[in-house]
Amino acid sequence: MPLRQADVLQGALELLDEAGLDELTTRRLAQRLGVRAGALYWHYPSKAALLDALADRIIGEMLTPPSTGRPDAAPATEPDWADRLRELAGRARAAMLAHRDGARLVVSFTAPPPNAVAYFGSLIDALRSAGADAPAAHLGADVVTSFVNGYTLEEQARQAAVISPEQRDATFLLELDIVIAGIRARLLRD
Amino acid sequence: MPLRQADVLQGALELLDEAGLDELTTRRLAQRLGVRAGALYWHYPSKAALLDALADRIIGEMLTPPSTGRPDAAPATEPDWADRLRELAGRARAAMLAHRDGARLVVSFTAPPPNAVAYFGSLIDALRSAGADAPAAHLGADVVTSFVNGYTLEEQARQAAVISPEQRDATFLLELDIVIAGIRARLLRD
DNA sequence: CACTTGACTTGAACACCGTTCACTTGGTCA
DNA sequence: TGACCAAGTGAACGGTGTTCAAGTCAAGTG
Repeated sequence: MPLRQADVLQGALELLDEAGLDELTTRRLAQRLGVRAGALYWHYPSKAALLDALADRIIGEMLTPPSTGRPDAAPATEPDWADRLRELAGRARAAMLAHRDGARLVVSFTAPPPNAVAYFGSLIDALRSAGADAPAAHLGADVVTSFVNGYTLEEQARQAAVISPEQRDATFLLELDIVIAGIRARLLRD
Repeated sequence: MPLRQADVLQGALELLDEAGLDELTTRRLAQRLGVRAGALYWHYPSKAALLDALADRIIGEMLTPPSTGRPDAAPATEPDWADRLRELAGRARAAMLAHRDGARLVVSFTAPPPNAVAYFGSLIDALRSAGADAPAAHLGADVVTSFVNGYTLEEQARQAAVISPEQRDATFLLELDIVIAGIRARLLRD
């Protein structure tokens, strides 16, 4: 049974998690897949293209909320826009932190891949539902994205920090609330 | 006259500006300096150390305001904290944009180098001068840093955008004001 | 003056990298 | 059976960061 593109991507993700971005080489990936390095080029035109696909796959994890098991009925109350932003930002950070060098990889894609566009669209929707017009929603989504990317990149790079995960989560939420407060003040109250 | 560490750093900066981070190889840098690649290792223990120094040098450009020519007397009015934040954030973005792949390089250092610490301290000072206590000032400085890094990284990566530099500056200032409004609301008005 | 010292550089090698490509393999279908 | 074609091989190519014994050369010392 020959290799498929999805297998290559899956192997790359596992190798990333185990060894990190710097050790993710074509030869090592090929070895893990039981194949020679040249064979990878049948499935992807270049390593850069593979890394783009890998980044998009991680970004995909920001899109679907973690399944709660039961199909869950309609929520009692529609979550307000700030909670939706918190949810989306939290998922973005979680997806990046869930994979070694995830942030570095995600911020390094060359052209915005489909899932990135979809994620950005969710941010826009949340802000439009709060009454923001199109330019304002775009601005707000951009601020949130920039903050989350910058924050998580730094957080993941300095994992040597001795503070607990709970405290790091709390700090993130605190700083995110600053950004959200700014959006409320400058984009939604005019 | 032999090479000095400062010459290596200077040559690396010039090569970075001309060719970009990916073309900044030890052999190319050595050639520009009239030397063989091995000689670089007398001045820096590794390429990573050289890149760290290069990043710190770019961060250093965020510290000193652009000289206005005359020694300039004391300003008529002390700029308020928000203006100091705008100034510092603007200088950070400008320093990164002033060099090819500047943002990518700056966010990639391994341990925070001296100038990064100094820059962060300036942000803290600005917020403390506005009445924030130490934890709040740290939070605020972190939000600004994360936002500026994330924003500039993205901006520099997609230079294919067809919008004018003036409009990009305006967008940055607009989004920065959102962050500052959030700091005012959540850190200084409690 | 000859001689040593030490900063600095060379030249060659090492292991590894991403990528290419002529060639082989093995299964599918007519 | 034979043709086709997706998939993979093996070997090479040029390039990378890095190491290190050996060399160079100016400054300092006796």
